[in-house]
Amino acid sequence: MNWRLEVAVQTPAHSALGDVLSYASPLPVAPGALVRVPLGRREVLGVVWSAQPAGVQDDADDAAAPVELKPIAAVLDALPPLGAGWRDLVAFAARYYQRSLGEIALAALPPQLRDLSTVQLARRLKRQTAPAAAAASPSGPALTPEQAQALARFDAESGPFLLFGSTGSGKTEVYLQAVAALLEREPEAQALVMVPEINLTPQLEARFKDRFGSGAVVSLHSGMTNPQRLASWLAAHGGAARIVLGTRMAVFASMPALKLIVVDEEHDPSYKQQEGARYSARDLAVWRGRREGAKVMLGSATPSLESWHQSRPAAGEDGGGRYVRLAMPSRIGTAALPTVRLVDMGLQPPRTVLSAALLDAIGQRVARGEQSMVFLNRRGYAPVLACGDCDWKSECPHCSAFRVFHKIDRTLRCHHCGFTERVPRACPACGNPDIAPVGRGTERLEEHLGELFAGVKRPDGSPVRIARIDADSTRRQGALESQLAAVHAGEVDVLVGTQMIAKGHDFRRITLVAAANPDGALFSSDFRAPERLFGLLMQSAGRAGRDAAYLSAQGTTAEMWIQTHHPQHALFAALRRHDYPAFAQRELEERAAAGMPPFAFQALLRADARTQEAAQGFLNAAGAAAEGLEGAQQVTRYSAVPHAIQRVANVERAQLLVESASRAALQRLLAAWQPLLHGLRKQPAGKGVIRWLVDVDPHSI
DNA sequence: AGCACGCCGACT
DNA sequence: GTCGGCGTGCTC
Repeated sequence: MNWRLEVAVQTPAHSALGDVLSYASPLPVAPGALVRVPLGRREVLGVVWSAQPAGVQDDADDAAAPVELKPIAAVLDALPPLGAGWRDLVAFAARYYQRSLGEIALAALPPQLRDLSTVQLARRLKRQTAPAAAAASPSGPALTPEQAQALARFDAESGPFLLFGSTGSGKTEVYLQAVAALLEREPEAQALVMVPEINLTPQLEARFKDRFGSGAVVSLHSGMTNPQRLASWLAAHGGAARIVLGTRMAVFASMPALKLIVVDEEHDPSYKQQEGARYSARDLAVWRGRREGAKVMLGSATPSLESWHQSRPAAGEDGGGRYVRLAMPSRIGTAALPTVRLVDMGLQPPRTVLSAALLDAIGQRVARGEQSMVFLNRRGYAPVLACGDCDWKSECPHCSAFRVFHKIDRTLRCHHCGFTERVPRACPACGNPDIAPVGRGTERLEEHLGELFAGVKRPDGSPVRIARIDADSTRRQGALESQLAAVHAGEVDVLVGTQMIAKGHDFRRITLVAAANPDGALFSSDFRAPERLFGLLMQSAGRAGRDAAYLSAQGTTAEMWIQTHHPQHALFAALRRHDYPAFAQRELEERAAAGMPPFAFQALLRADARTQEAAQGFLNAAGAAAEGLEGAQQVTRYSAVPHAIQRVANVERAQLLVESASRAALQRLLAAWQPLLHGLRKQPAGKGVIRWLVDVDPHSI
C-alpha cells in the first residue's frame, strides 16, 4: 500500500504554493514526524501534517491532474513526532498572521535540524541525558504578603493572569515560586519562561539554575550557537528540561508536558517579531496556554494597554476582562520609588543639554561615591551633520533619513541601510570647511559630561569615571557583560546609554536616573508612542534605589530626573506619582474615543517597490479589490500612505491600514484577500512591486 | 527563499 | 570565443 503525505516545508510566504505539499511514502508516517523531502533540485526538511492511503481521491474533479507524487527521501524517526498541541499552535499562528504553515513550522525548529541526516540526529539523541529532576527542595526567600497573595490567587484560579507589580516588587520571585509549586505537584511538568531580550536571559538563567539545579533549565534564544540551540530544543522536546527560558522564539518550543507559561515584561515591543512572520509571542503564549491547558502569567510594571484593558475588573454593565489582575504595588523592603523631578527646559538658557540643577545633583552623588545613569535614546555623536553656509545635511543617498555622525571612527553612518563613509573634511556641496554636528547622541553626551565633570573628584580624590553603554559600545561579543560588570563593581560613577541600560538590570548603587531628552515621543504620529515612553521612563526609574539598605546607609534618596519642554504634560503628572493606572485610564479613554486598539483591531498591508507610486498603486488596487470580500463591510480600509521612513536602501515603502471593531471580521477579510494579492502581483498594478506583506496587529503604524 | 534557465558585456 | 551580470519562473 502506498501513502500520500501532506508535508509542511519552508515555502516562502510570497510564492503561490499551497500550505502543504504532497509526497508519496511506502509506509504511513505519523503527523508531526520530521521528514526529508525533495523540493525542486534540493532536499529539504519538512513536518508531516497528515497521511492517508493513496488512491483515496478527496475531490473528484482533481482527476484532471493525477500527478505522479515524488517519494519522501527519509523519515527522521529517531525523534518523537511533534505533538498535536504544537501543530495546532503553528497552524493557528500561520492562519492568524497570514503566513504559510511551513514558514512558521520550520522557523520554529532549531536551524541545525535542517542539515542533520537521520544518522547524525540519532547520534545526537543518544547523547542526550536522562530527564533531569528539579532540585529536591527549591526554597526561596520569605514572601511578602503581596507576593503570597498573588501566588494564592494564581493557584486558585485558572487565568490567564496579569501580574501587575511595580519595579522592585519581586515579580521574578513570584515566577520562581509558581514554577516551584508546579514542579512539586507535578515533577514531570514543564514551564516556559519568556523575557523580551537576550541580554536579560543570563541573569534570569542564573536565578532559575540556582533554584532548580542546572540540569533542569535550558535556554532558547538567537544568541546561542546552533548546536546549543539544538541541544536545548531536544531537551525541551524530549521532556528532559523542566524549565525553558527564552526570548520570543521560545513560544514555539516543543514542550510535551507544558503546564505553565510566564511572559515577563509582557508590554515589551520585542515580543512582536518585526520581520518574516510578524507574530506576537505574548499573544501566542496566551493562545497556547488555553489550547494546552497551561496557566499563563503575564508580568509587568507598565502593562500593555491591551493586557491592562483585558484584565479590567467587572464594573456595572461591563463584565470585566478575561484576564485576572494580580497587583503588587509595593517595593520590597523599605525602598520607596524614586522621587520624580521634572526640569522645564523652556526655563533653561538656550542650547542647554543638561540643566545646572541636574548636573549639581549628579555631582553630589559622585562626591558621595554613588552612581548615576543618564539615558538618551539616540546613539552616535550627533544625528545630523550640517554645513554652516549652504543647506547641505548628512542625508543618506539611499534612504530618506540622515546619516548619523560617529566621532569615534570619524564616520557618517546610516542606521537604516548601513551605508558608511568617512566624514568629509569640508561640505561636499559648497566646499565650506565649517560643517558642524547638530543635536546630540550618547557619544556626544558622554564627551560633554566628561568636560563638565573634569574638575569633580570622587570621595578618595580620584577623577570621576564616565562610561557609555549602547549598541556601538557592546558590538563585541561579551562586551555588554563586561561593561555591566564594571558598573556593578562600582567602577563607574556616571553611566550614559540608550534604552539598553533602562531594562531589567539590577543595579544596586544607582541612586539617580535621568532622561536627557524624552520629548520626541510625546507628540509622535505613532499612537503607541506615549505608552512606550511611559513604560520606558517607569522602567528607567526602577533602576534607581533598588537597594533599600544601601540607600539608608548612604542617607540618600533615589531620584528620577526628566528634562522636558512640556512639564505640564499629563504623562509626566502620572509618572510623578508612579501612577500607571491613571496613565492607562486616560490613554484608554483616548483610544476608545478614537476607535483605536484595544477597541479596534488593525492590520497593515505593506509594499516595497522601486517607486513610491508603484508601491501605493499596488496597495490601492488591493484595497479596491477587497471591496465585496467576506468581512469587508465591517472593515475600514484607508488609502495607501508612505511609510514613516519612506525609502530605505533605495526601496520605496508604503502601507495601507485596515481596521475593524471585530477581530473575526478582520481575519475573514485578510484570509479572503490573500489569493487576490497573489494574483494582483502579476497584473499591471503589481508592476515594480518588489515584495508585499501583511502585518497583523502592527506595533507601529 | 533557493536554484534554475536565459540572454547581453569585458576578459583569458 | 567564454565567464558571469541578475531578470523571470518553478518547486508536490
